[in-house]
Amino acid sequence: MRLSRYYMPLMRETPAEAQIVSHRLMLRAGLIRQMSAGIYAWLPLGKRVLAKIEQIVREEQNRAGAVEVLMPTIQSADLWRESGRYDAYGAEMLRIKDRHDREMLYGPTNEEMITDIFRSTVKSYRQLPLNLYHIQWKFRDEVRPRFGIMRGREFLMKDAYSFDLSAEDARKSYRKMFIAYLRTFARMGLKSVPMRADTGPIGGDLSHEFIILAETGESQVFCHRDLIEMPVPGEDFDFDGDTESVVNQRTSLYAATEEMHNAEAFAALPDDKQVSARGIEVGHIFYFGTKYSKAMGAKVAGPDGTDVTVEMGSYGVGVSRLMGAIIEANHDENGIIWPDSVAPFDVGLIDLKPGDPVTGELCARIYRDLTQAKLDVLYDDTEERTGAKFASMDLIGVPWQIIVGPKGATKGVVEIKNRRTGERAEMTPEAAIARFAAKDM
RNA sequence: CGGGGCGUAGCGCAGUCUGGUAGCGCAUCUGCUUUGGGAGCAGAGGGUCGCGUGUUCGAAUCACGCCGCCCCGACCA
Repeated sequence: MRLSRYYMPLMRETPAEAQIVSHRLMLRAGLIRQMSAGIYAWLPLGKRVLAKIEQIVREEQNRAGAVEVLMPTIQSADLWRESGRYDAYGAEMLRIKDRHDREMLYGPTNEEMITDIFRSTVKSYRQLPLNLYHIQWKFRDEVRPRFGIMRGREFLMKDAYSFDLSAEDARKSYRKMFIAYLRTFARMGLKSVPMRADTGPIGGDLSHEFIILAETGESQVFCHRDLIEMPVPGEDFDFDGDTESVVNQRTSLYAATEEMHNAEAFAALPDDKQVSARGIEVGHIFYFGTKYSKAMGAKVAGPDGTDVTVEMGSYGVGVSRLMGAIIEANHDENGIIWPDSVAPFDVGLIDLKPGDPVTGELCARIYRDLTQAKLDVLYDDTEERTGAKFASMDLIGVPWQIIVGPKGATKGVVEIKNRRTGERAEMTPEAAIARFAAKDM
């Protein structure tokens, strides 16, 4: 992408409304624009990152055996009356009426809807286990939206719903999602820690929050140090095999949010293993049994021919919130530092002297070759001053920069810079192209 | 929902107390110079001062009402 033809409105000054670093950087780097309290438009750079995060979530859901669907944002109030949550949910639910005066709502979650789909289409235990998920916009009319996208009213969420014949099978489904989440967040360069959580209004007896440690986290968390560096299962992990040992390895160590914190148990850990930190919740999984299936009559025929009310769980990932969490965990005073896997572009190519045939031709060649190698390159061919170009590229956080200046170009070298470490190296254009084209970054 | 604050050019702000031609910096546009870390000079464009009603010869400024946004707390993916 040539920057001169792209749309990337940056801000040099920090908007007054933004308090936390991810919010400030998202506005300054032109990722989002606020349209209303807690409601944002996604600009091209933000849209690219959102799509990358979404795709990682999707791939890991699929890997764990979940099947993607897409449910509507607008739901009928009738469904929610069946579960009893229409009255229970409160003012966070955005209620609307259509032209026929029918009561509708903008979905804050989809347990009722997926249960309705399930009960009308799945009739036999032979079709279980089943885990359906979708990635869709939700709306919760928070009293006080804040922290930018981290706690907006409209947000993109992946929510999965598992259906099983027995409580034992449901726990197996729960463990698959537990492991899928470990992999999902790790692929985004985040260290997540599963913590025993309160089940809240969704109900149930088994629940974990997945927390990212960050200084600006919204809540206080406590955990065993070993959890932070614990390696996650690889791509070849067998989700139909032994999931218990992976989960047990983690759940056996102390980890709790403030609400669930047990100071005594925490104090019993060796001093050097006690981690008390701030955290951001990016995922939450629940096993809640028959809460909805019972209320809504979601039953299948069991092996003996009699109806069995299915056991359910639900599993959420805050897709849009993750972008804020990633920035909270990956930035410096100059701007964002994207992990490779979610970066809006792989490489930023800077022509320091646009209009100069030597740098121009060199940039054109590098751009063409890297693009052919399937890399996303942001090619700064604008007339900005060099200082402004460096500052912009640093701000938007592209992991690697290739800097083509007139002096180097005549000597036949370009400079590559690592955004995270600041390390620079001079090399021939061929070497630079080979290095990135091999994706050996 | 309780408490506090703010709405003036794209962004950051001054002006409001004490009513009298709407300002500053950055950004934008033009020209010249400059060119490896957010340049200099000269010039230009851009504002229903959140909205409404009232007071007044005259309202960004005073009064009343409304709307929007932010912060602290309670609440939450």
